Amino acid sequence: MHLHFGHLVRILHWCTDQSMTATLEQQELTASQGHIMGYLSRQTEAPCPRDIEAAFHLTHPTVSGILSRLEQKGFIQQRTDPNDRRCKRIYLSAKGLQCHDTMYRIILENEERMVQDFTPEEKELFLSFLHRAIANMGGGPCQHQTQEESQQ
Amino acid sequence: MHLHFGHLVRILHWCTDQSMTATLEQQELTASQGHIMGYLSRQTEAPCPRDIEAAFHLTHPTVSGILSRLEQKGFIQQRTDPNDRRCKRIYLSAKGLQCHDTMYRIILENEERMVQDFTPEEKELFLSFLHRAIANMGGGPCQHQTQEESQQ
DNA sequence: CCATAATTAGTAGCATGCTACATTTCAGGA
DNA sequence: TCCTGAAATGTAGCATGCTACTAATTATGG
Repeated sequence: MHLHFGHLVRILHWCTDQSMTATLEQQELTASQGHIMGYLSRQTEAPCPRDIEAAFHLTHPTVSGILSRLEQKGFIQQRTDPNDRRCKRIYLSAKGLQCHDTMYRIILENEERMVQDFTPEEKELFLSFLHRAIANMGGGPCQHQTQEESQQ
Repeated sequence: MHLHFGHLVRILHWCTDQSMTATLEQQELTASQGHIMGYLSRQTEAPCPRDIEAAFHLTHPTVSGILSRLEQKGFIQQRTDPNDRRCKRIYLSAKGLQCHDTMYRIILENEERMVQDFTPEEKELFLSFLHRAIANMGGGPCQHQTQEESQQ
């Protein structure tokens, strides 16, 4: 018998993504865009791209691309922070604010769907396995996974 | 506390990919290319792209792109099957055959690294969790995951 | 035997993700 | 003050993955 954890993780990643994409089709959003919209909805102050990089462990060109597509579709606006002209602040447009209610529910439903038949103990165990596996593989893209994790 | 299985799965997928990429850097191969080279090395008869799609649950444009890049780099040759001119048979070149020994070891080492500190029981449990989660999310890209799974 | 359907692969176009390099802006020390 | 370095973002180029749509070939039913 072969080991095929990597293969299964890839498949699982693929179907969570597809599930999100299908759910968000009516909102004209992709899975990545939806997750970022969900994040933006939860923030009290307008974040800058750097905050999103940290929260999702993505590089800045990736975030930049997603944000510009979100802006093109009229979900957000990006304005330079007058206090620090290096940063851009991301504001939700009226259209973006409409997602506020539905997005959290959609993301949560998808999360729960994956472990819908797990007992609370199994969920805990699964979480710990995932954390251990990530640690074994080197701990993820960025080093600063301290406080951002809890906001996820 | 939030659920964040999807997030963790994405991170885990990312680091397995990065780990493979780093290991394969000397071979001039990416993670996807390496996995497909490993698959090709294990076959006794020259497969066609369709076989790779089934084995890895990828769509044919994706496989097509990876194969053409492998051909460009001289790892494989693609030749039309004279018996069925719709199919292309994929043959390993001399350069591709050199991977035969190392590729299997590299893939296996990466697989084992992820669960290096897991007990056999934990490995079994982790596998079953992954399978159940995939089933909950709809069972992966393709429907025909019967015999191809075991070849993985 | 021929028309239609199924199979296999090609191509276009897009989104996501990366690395590498460039640019702008701010912060701190000589 | 000015210069250097750090920080935030921009841009180019690539690989991977998808969904369409298209083309070629084979299989099948009438």
